[in-house]
Amino acid sequence: MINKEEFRKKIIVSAGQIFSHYGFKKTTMDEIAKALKMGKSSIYYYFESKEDIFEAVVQFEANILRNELTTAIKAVESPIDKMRSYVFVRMKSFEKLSNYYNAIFDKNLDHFDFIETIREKYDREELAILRLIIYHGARKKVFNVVNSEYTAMAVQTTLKGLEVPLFWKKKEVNIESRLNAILDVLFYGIVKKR
Amino acid sequence: MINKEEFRKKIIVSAGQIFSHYGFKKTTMDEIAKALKMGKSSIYYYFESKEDIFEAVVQFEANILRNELTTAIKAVESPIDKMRSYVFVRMKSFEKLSNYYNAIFDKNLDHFDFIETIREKYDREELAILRLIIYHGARKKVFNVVNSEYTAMAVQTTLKGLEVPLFWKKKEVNIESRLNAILDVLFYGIVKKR
DNA sequence: CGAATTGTCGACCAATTCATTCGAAGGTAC
DNA sequence: GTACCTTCGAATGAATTGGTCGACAATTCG
Repeated sequence: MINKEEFRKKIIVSAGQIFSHYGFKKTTMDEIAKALKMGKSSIYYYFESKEDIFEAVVQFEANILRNELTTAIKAVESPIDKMRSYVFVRMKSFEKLSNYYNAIFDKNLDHFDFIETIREKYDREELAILRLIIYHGARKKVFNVVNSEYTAMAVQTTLKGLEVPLFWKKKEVNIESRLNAILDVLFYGIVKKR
Repeated sequence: MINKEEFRKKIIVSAGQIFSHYGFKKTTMDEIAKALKMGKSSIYYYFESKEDIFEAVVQFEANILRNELTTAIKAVESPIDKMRSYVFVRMKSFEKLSNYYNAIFDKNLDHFDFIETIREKYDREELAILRLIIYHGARKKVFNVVNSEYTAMAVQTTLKGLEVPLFWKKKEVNIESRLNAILDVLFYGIVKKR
C-alpha cells in the first residue's frame, strides 16, 4: 500500500479536521480511529500519544500557512525590498505566536479554557477571540464564550471586515492587499473595514 | 429580574448553540452552565436533566422553523389553493421527520453515530448527510464522517446548489422560489442546481 | 518455504470526567 | 420573624477515555 510516513500524514489530516472542530480535549482517540476506519490501538503504532498527534497537526497546519504566506510574499513586486523585509519581520512574530498557541494547547485545554487563558494576554477581548477564529477556523463555537453583548457586537462587526483574509481563496482580489490584510489580522488583529 | 419561564428560554438558546456545535454527547453540563455564568447545579432548578434541556432545544428550534415556513407559505400568492394544500401536506411530513430526528438523538448519540444511524435509512448517503447539515447547520464537521471520495464530491456539489435554502435570509431572493427550494430540500433532499 | 519484521486489533486498566443529588445558605416578600 | 425562591459547592457512582499488552495477520526477505 503506502509507507508509514504517508500513513502518518493521513492520520494528521484526518485528526486535524476533528481537532479543529472539537478542540483537543473533546476529540477522542476512538473518533480519530473511527474516521480512519482502524482500531484505536493501531494509531499508537504511528504516534506515541494524543498530544503527539496534536503537535503533528499543529506543525503540519502551521507549515501550510507558512507556505501560503511565502507564496503570497513572492508574488508581491511593488516597492519590493521595503515590502519584503517588512514581511519577514512579521513572519518572525508569527513563529512566536504559533509557539505561544502550542504552549497553551499543551496544557490540555479545550476551546473554552483556551479563550479564558488567551483573554488574560490581551486587553481587548475581541482580539483574543479573533485570533482563535483565524488560527482555528473556529467561528461559530466562539460565540458561546463571549462575555458581553458589546464584545459579541465588536466581533461580529470585525468579522464583516475580515472577508478578504478569511475568504482569500477568491482569486480576483488584488494579491498585495490580500497579503497585507492577512498579515495585519494574523499578527496584530488589526482589521480595516473595506 | 426575569421570571422562571424567561430564564428557561435563555438556557434553551444558550444550550442550543452548544448542542448544535458539539452534539448531545460532547456537550457537558459544565459548559452550558459556564456559558450562562451560573453554577452547574443551578441548571437543575430549571430542567430535570440534560436530555430534558435537549428536548426543549429541539422543540424550540422546530417551532422556529415551522413558524418561518408558515410565514413563507402565507406570502405565497400565485396558484394559491393548489400551492397551499401542497405545502401543508409537506408540513405533515416535516413533523414526522422532526420526530424521527428526535428519536435518534434520544439515544444519546453524537454526530458521528448519528450519521451512521441515519445512513441505514437512506440508500443514498449524500441525502442523509445533507439532512444533517440542514437540520443542524453542521457543515464542516460532516466531512469528517463521509465514507468515500465520491460521496464527498456529491455533497460538495449539492451544497453549491443549496445557497437559496441555506442562506435564505438574503431577502432579495424571490420568496416563492425560496419556499420551494426549502421544502424540496427539507422533505426530499431534492436539490436543483441554479 | 519459514522466520523475522511490520502492522492490526480486542480486551483490559487506572484515572478522569460527567450527570445528577443534596443540603446549606443568600435573597426577597409578607 | 418565616416561608419561599434561587444559587451553589461538595460529594458520588457510573461511564468514558487515553494508553498498554499480548495475540495474531500480513508482508518481506533470505
